[in-house]
Amino acid sequence: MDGPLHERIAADLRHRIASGDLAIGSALPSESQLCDQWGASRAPVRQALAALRADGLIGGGQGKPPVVRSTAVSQPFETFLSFSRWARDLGRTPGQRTIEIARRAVSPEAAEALSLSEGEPVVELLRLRLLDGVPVMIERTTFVWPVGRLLFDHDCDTGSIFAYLSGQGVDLARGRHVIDAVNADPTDAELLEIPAGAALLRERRHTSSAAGEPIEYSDDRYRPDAVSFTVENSQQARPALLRTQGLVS
Amino acid sequence: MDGPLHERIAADLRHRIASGDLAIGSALPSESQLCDQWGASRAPVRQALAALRADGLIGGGQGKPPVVRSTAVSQPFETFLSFSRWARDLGRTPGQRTIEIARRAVSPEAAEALSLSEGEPVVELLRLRLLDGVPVMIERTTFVWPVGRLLFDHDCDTGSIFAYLSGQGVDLARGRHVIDAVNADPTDAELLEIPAGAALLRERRHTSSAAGEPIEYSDDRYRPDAVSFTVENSQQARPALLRTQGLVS
DNA sequence: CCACATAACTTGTCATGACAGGTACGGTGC
DNA sequence: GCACCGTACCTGTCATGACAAGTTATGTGG
Repeated sequence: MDGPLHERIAADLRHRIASGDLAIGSALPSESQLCDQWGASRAPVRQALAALRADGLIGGGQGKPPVVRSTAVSQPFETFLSFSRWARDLGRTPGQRTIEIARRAVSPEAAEALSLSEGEPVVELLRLRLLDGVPVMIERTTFVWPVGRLLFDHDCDTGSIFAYLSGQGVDLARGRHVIDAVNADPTDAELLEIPAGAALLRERRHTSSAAGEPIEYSDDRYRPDAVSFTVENSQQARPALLRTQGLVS
Repeated sequence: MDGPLHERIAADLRHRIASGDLAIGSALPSESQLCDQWGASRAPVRQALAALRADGLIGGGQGKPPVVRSTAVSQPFETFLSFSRWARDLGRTPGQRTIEIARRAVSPEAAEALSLSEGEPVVELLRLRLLDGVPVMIERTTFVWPVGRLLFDHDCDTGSIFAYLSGQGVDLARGRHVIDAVNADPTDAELLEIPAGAALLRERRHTSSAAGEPIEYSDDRYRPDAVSFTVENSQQARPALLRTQGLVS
C-alpha cells in the first residue's frame, strides 16, 4: 500500500527471502508467476528482480529461474552507518552500553578528521556494542557540536543514534571508512573481555552531509572473531572497496 | 556492432563521458533524444542509463535530464586481485620475495575453502610482498593443482602471478574477500620486521572461475601502518562492501 | 538402456503506448 | 518589478505484445 508497484514486489520478495520462506538455493517464482500473483506486467516484476540482483540477493541466468543466493544483504549504506540496523538485518539482537557522553574540546586526531580548529567543542561518545548480549565492538565517536548537542536529549542506550539523528533532520549522506588493525589497549581489553594486546579490526568512519560538511568521526574496534568485513566482486559487477595505502613510516 | 542494443548505448555514453565529450556536470541528452539517435524505444535507452547510474557515472532525478557526475570509475577487481597492479597504479614499485613454493597435501583450512577432499595435492606459495623495498604483506596462497602446477614454470619473483595466469587461460572471475585482524605469529613478525603479537590486517581471499570452481585461497597479512582498506559510500551510489559476522564462539 | 531430437518453459531484449509527477520557463495579473 | 500560474518537457512507472536464446524434461529411435 506504499510506493510504486515494483518496490512493493521487491519488498515482498526480500521479506520472503529473509523470513526463510524462500530458502537459500531454492528457485524463485518465475516472472510469469509473479505477474499473475501481482496482476502486473513483466516490467515492474523485472525491475524488482533487477533490484534484488543488484543487491546480490539472487542470481541465475537466462533460461533458468532466479535462485536465492544469500539471505541477508541489506542496503550497505545504512548497514554501514547503523550498527543496530545491521544487527537486526542479521536476525541478531543489538545492544549497547554507553560508557560516557561528554562535551569537551576536540582531540587533535578528531580535529583533523572533522576539519575543526583546535579547542573547539565537540561531543564525544564512548559506547560498547553488543550482539545477543556479547560485547563485540567498542565505539569512540566524536560529533560536531551542532549535531552532538542533540544527543543529550536522547537515551543513547535505547535506540539507534543514526535513526534518531535522521529523524532530527541531520542528513548523513556520505561516508568514508578506513579499515585497519590495532592491538587492544587496556580499555579495549577490559570492555571487550579479551586479553590486552589482542588484534582488533578497526574501522575509522568519517561521515559527512551531502554538502560535504563533516558530521562525525568514529574509531570503532571490533573483535575479529565476532565481526569481519566481506567484499564480493566479479569482473562484471563493480564493487566499491578500494585498497588504499597508509604511510610507510 | 556487438551485443544487445542497450549495451551499445551504454558503451557509447561511457565513451563520450570518458573522452570529455560530455563534460562533468553537464546534462546528458534526454531519453527521447537518445531514442531518436539510436532509433530505439525507451526500454533499451533506460536500461543503458540505469547501468551508468549503478556505476555512479550519472545522477539526476525526475523531471531533469541526467547529469554527468564523475568521469572515472576504477576497476577495483584487478586492483584487488593483483598486488603488483595495485602498487603500480599508486605509483609505487612492487616487489616480492618468494619464500617457498611447494606441492603438498592440502591443509584442512584450505581444503574447506577450495571444496577439496582431505589429502588432495595443491600448490602452496609463501611470498613476502614489498612496496618500494619495504615489506608490507605476507601472502600464503593455496592453488588447486591444475592451476598451481603452471607456477613451477614461472619465476614468481619477476612478474605478477595474476597476469601470468590470465595469460595462461586461467579465468579468475569472482572473488570473495574476508577482512579481519590477527596477531602476528613468529614467522609474520620476522618477515615483516615487526614485533611478535603486533596486530595485522588480514584478507582471506577466495578466487573462483566464472563457473564458480575454486581456483585459489589465500591468507594475506598486511602491516596496518602500511596498508589499509577504504570504503567510500553515499546514499546514491551503492557500494559493495559488506560487514559480515563470524562466529561469536 | 542410452543417445538424441523435440517441445515446453524460462529469461533477455525490444517496440509501442499511456499516464503520473516533477522541473523549468515564460507569461499574466497585481 | 514581483508573485503566481499554466504549459511544455522530462523522467518514473506500467500495460501489452512480440521474438530471440538458453535450459530442462520428455519422448523417441536406435
